[in-house]
Parts: sequence; C-alpha cells; structure tokens
Amino acid sequence: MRNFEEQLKMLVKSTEEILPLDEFKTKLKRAIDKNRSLVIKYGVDPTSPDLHIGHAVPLRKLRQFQDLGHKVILLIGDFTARVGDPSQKSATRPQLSEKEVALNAKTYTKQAFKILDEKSTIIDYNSRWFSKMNFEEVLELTANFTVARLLERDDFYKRYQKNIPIGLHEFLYPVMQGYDSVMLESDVELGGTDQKFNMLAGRNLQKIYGQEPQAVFTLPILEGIDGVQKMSKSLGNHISLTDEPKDMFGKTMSISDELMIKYFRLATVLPEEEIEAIEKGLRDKSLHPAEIKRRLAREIVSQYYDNKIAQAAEKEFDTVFKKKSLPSDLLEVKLATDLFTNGQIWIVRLIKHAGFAKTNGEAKRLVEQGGVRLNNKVIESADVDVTIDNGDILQVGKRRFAKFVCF
RNA sequence: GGGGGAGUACCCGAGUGGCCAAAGGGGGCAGACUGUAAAUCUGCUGGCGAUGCCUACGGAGGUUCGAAUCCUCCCUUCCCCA
Repeated sequence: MRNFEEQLKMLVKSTEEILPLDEFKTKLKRAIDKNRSLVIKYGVDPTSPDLHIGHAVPLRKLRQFQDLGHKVILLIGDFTARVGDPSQKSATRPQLSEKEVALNAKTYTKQAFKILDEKSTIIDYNSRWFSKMNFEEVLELTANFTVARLLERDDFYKRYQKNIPIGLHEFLYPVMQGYDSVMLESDVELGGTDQKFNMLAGRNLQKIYGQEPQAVFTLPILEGIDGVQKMSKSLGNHISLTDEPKDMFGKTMSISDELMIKYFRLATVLPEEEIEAIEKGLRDKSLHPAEIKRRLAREIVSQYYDNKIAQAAEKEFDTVFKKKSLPSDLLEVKLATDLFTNGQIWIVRLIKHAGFAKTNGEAKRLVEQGGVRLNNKVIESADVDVTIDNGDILQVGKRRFAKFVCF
C-alpha cells in the first residue's frame, strides 16, 4: 500500500469537492496506520441500462480506490430506483417494475466491470433492507428530516418555485440514499455533483445513528456531446461504453472545440501535465484543434477497445468524412421483389424501407433538401420511381448508408 | 372545505372567435462552407402517393356558419385562506 501523501494526491485529483477534506484526511491516515481499508460506497440507479463515458468518471475514481487497496461497494439502488431520483429532473420520473430493475442492474454491472476490478468489487442491493422495513421504522427514519431542510435542495426548490409537482415519495429519496450509508457504514461516498445533497443526507443520518459520518466526494459532471446538458441517454447526447468504435470516434469528433479539454480531463487517462500542454498549445495556436480532437477521439476509443481499433476507427472516419467515400461495413437492407411494381420502387418508399425516415413526409423532405443519393447521384425529386440492382447504395445525409440486397 | 391561477407540438413558450397545422427559442434533420459529425450561415421540422383530406392546443360535451380561443362538467396541478 502506498503512503498517505501519495494516496491523497491521487485521490484528490479531478474531484470537484471533498466534504470535509480534513475528515477525509484523518480517515485515510488512520486506515493506513492501522493497515485497514476504507469502505467506499457508490450508489447506482439501475434505471438506464446503458452506461456512457460520463458514468466512467466516478467509476474510474472507484478504480483508483480499489487499486490502492480500499473496499468498493457498488450499491445497486434496486429499491430506490422504483422511486426515481429527482436529481436534476424537472419532473417526476416513472417508476420501474421489479423485473426491469433486475435486468438493468445486470447490464449495468457488466459494463461497469470494463472499468472496475470485478474480483474486488462488492455488489449489494438496497432492497435488502428497504423491502423489510415496516411503516413504523419509516416514520422513525423520516422524523430525522424536516420539510424545510429537504426543500433547500436545489432541484426541489426550483420545482417548487416553478409550480411543478413534487411527489411525497420523491422527498424520501435523499432519506433513503442516506440510510444506505448507515447500513453500509461507509467511510466515503462518491457521486456526481448532482448527488451532493443526497450524500450529505448520509452524513446526517450516520451521525444520528452513532456512526462516524462518511466523507463525500463530488465528481464533475461531463456534458453531453451537445455541450449544453449533462450527458444522458435520454437526451441522446451520450457516448455509450458499448458504442461501436467508429461511432465513439465520430461522436467525439462532433463535440465543440471548447469542450475538448474537459473531455480530456474527464474522459481520458492522460496525465494532467500533458492536458495542460495541450491547453496551452490550443491557446497559442501551435496545435491544430482538428488534430487535437482526433487525438481525443483516439484516446477514448482505445480506452474501451484498444489502440489498433482506435486507429482503424480514425481511418474509417477519414474515409467517410474527408474523402467522402463509402464506409467499410455497410448496413445491408434486403429488398423483396414484392416491394417493386414493374421493377421499380418509389424513392420515398425506398428511404422508409431502409429505415432512414419514419414517414413519407420526412423522406420527401430529405430528398427535397438534396440529402439523398443513390449510387452517389443526388436524387432531384421525391416524385421518381427507381430501379434497384443488387449492391446499389443509398446514402442519406452525410453518414447514413445502405447497401441493397435483392431477392 | 372556500377562493384564485395554470395545462398549447419533442422541450420551453406566444396566441384569448375566422388571416392557426398554431409566433419565437431550444433540440433534431438537411444543405453550403471547412479543420471534424467544431464554429458560422441557409432551409426544413403533424400524417396521408396530397392544389385536397385527416389528426392536433388536458378530457368529454355544448354555443356558433366557424373554437386553441366562449359556455358546462370532469381530470391534473400550483397558490392563498381554513
């Protein structure tokens, strides 16, 4: 195990806040002195089964703790998921069924182990205690909080101000998350900055239950590729851990120049000194932004796949977007003969069949805007019928291609 | 229990009898440009093989030649009083 100074330096890096830092130092020092490990709690809400590189930020921090010999508990909020975390939400979330939650939890852990060390990760479920709790115990627990206290929380406050409903059960979310800490007797809890309130609730409750309160690590939230909102699947601005290399690369290339440095810090493992050098290079224009973004995209892809695959993804990107030629793996679309009349098919119908438009109107618009090519020739009018041979290629926009297979 | 507001497209939000498939913004999509799926600029953004028809302003009825808009009841929600 590394010494105190080394550990501290590593752990503090790229966190937003450590609350309170002094307490954490004391805990860490004591653990090292007594040759014990700290219990690190990380709660996950198994609502969306798809992890993205934003989730990777806390996961990597957990991995650091693991590598330093601390004990990481991945707490699946299977019970709380059925409430729905109101954090950053402007409206009540739909509640999930038991079955959905179980399935999500499974895919979640599978992806999380791309980053975490599976052998030394403890997985627990908060239904273990909540499903057995009776109403009397609930009352006892909730009596530790006041409405005013809960309303201090920004999300609740905003909703309240804007006359948006707050469900009574949502009020219970921070209480429950706090109680998780009591049950796990965690020394440290980490989460995104949006989790600050919930994690602090854990400190309160631990004190009340006679435990030493946990230290709280808040980690920065990664913006989505739109650069505005936090990365989330439901907003469609995410880079998923399971994305194909070429999509991972391409999506990274679509972030704005301003966002690059933040992505370097939060989504790659490059050392801080190197990132600072890049930052400087961009500022004095000795480095070209397009080159840097490619570097970023390569770094991200090789992290979840490997170097070679990252290079291939980059090459593919050039093929499609620089040379404007065809991607190597085309989506194959089967065309049955009964789709044709007199050997021809209406272009709008063809686009719909390839899955590039949901409605005729949408397909027509694409054609009218000059976004549709058949064998690299722009289709001028939505009113035409076309003949299709085996291997003909339909392109919609810059990056959607289909190769037809007739039978 | 009493009183007063609010509910509009994917989201925010304007519209208070016809000119409304509904301003504006965001998002999304497409085009141009380029250094990339950056930035910027431009266009499109309910459905239907379509100079028309259908569906749509919380829901159900009603008034009217005509309703997002007026009336009645209901639902949801917020505020004030109790």
